[in-house]
Amino acid sequence: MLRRPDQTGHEPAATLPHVAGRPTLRDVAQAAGVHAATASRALNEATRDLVRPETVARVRAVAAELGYQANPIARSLKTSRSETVGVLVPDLTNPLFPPIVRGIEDELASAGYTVLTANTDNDPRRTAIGFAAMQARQVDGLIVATALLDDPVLRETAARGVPMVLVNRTTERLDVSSVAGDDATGIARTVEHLVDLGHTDIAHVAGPLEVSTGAVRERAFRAAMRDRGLSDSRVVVAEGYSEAAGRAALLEIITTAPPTAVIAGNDLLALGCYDALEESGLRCPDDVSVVGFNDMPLIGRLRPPLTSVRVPQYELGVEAARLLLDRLSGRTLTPRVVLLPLSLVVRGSTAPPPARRGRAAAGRPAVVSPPTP
Amino acid sequence: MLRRPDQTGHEPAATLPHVAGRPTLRDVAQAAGVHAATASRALNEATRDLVRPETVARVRAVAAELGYQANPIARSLKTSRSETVGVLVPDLTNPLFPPIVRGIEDELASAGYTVLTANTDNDPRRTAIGFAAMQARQVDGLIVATALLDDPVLRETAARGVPMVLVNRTTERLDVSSVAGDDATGIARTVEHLVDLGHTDIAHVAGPLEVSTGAVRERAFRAAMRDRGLSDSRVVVAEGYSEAAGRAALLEIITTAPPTAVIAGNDLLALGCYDALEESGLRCPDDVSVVGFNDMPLIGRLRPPLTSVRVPQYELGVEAARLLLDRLSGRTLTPRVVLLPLSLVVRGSTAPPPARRGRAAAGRPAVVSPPTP
DNA sequence: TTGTACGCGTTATCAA
DNA sequence: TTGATAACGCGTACAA
Repeated sequence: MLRRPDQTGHEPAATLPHVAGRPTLRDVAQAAGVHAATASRALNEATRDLVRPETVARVRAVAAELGYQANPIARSLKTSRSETVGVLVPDLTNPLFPPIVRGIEDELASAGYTVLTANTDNDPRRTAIGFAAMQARQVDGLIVATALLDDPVLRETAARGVPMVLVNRTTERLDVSSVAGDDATGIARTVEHLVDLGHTDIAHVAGPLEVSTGAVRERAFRAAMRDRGLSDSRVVVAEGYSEAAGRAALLEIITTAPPTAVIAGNDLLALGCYDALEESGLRCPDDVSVVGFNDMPLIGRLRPPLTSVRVPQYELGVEAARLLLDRLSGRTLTPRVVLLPLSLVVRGSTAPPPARRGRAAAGRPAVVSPPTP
Repeated sequence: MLRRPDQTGHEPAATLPHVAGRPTLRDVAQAAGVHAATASRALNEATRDLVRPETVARVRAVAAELGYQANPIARSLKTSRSETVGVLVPDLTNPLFPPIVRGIEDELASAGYTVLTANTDNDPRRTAIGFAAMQARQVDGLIVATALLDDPVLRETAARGVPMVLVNRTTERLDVSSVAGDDATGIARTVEHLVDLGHTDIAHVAGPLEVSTGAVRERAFRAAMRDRGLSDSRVVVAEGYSEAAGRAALLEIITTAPPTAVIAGNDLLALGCYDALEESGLRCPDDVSVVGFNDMPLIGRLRPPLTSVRVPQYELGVEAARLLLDRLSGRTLTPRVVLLPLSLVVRGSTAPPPARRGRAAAGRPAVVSPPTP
């Protein structure tokens, strides 16, 4: 706990509070010639109108002079609220999450809440530990980016009545608020883009189907392909959202025959696809087009620059925080599901398929402006 | 605060604790037929040997059955320790910091501490707010990644006796522990690498000189150049650690005449250099070699892959956390300065200078294995 | 409008 | 070895 060994600046008030530590409510009250209870009321926004204006002014002046800051711990003990929110992410080191967390922190900070984070590494044991740690810390609510489609820990926590918002990933059969990207539309637009370029033989390297992003995107891919009368059978599910998994998955697809385009479940998988293509002596986009998902930082500087579905990560975080704040303030009680619009950012990794390139695009990657949202 | 509306699982103990909420120490004590003080002693590692072994066992059994978890808020109020550490970073969204934060969190978590983070955006006002927020939250200590060389806020906080460790950036004239990379050696090795390739006209796009990383690397650059009898005059200081600033700085250098190699203060500045070169019709590494600093994720997949100085970010965080833990436990009282070794990762952005390339490397980027640490 | 009294859940001090 | 009691700093019925 931070201590102040001595008062700095300002001539100390007539009565020196305590001996050395930071001033307490009683110190303020005493210096203002008023009872602690009155000082408390004067300092608290919600109760300040119970106090005569001049008293309020005096108390506040004294508090400012003494540099008084309410002890949040004592307050929490009294109010049973910690003004603290827990955030669970798989891995802060994954570029997808920092912007989300930042959005959450910025939004919650403006409401006076502080954020505790825990990394779960997609490990059930670590996840359980993380939830328990948050509970032990008495967080007022939870923002969860680690949800599985079928998630017992989540269900149990929700059943306990813990205010909770899911972000990025959602879950099934659970009446809880969530904020995610409109993945289905994002995938549909991607398929559309590739078809417009002339592709018909399109494969999908899907993310793990235990998480909503993997499952939703896979389903959307199949639907979009069928809608256009194309085969939706070239799908391989990757072991996880990693470059290695993406590489392995695409290699498996290539074994049969290389498609002319691949839609990856996310950008890391797409990077793995780059590796697989290089190993197979195939070039992107000349032989095979590749599309990612999330539009991670730097992804536009790769070789070739990756076409990807842009997810507004920061806004995802902000919106999740808002939903939680609404819930914590008691304004909203019924869960809401928010889908944020995505946009396709077309870069150099997508081009017409080889068969067409002779007449259509003459070897130059097609540059298409992103569809308006 | 998390509540349990009802007891799940387990047949409840004979006496139902409270009405519904989570069990308190008194509940455990009562159920174990013992006084609350005794229960407290039995449950606390440090004091359990003051209690008869059988009593300890009984209390612990009851606690486990009831699912008792000590209320950290009440404990903090009593002990004046929050088991919480504040981490101040410029911007979590900058790829440099997530690994550091993760390292800190992992190390502190294993000691039972929780981390609060705040982003300062290198803005003095936000920084002051961040420090104040941490103080208000009663953190037991601080890990600071936002230090300026001359940092009043830092000095004031240190003077107040707050346990504190600096990470990545250090400060001047302040007796405080810090963990950083051995930047001077890193830069020296970079210069050596370029000179080995045949470069003599080497420029430096320095980071802001108000922060230690900028100043140290700039000084190291000048020293290394002079040591080799080369001119150390081609230095431009960038406005900040951003791509835009790097671009502007290199453009300024190019105005005179393009150097054959540029050492950037960090990877983002190096990316800006890529932009400046492209705009100027110069190719990397054919016309100008570029070296970055930090070895950010994905940087090896750029075009061309960026040669960079690898900084062990995660370890930086771990080490900083260790230093703070040592301080908090009272083991170490005298500040320590830790420098972690760096390594140069040579990739495709560095090659012999144009004049030499005719005879030496025939246009192919030179690939040099990294020096052994 | 302000003061009194109490309790939030825990640990520390003292006494038994 | 254990129990009684107080106190950490604050908020809030209730009384005045």
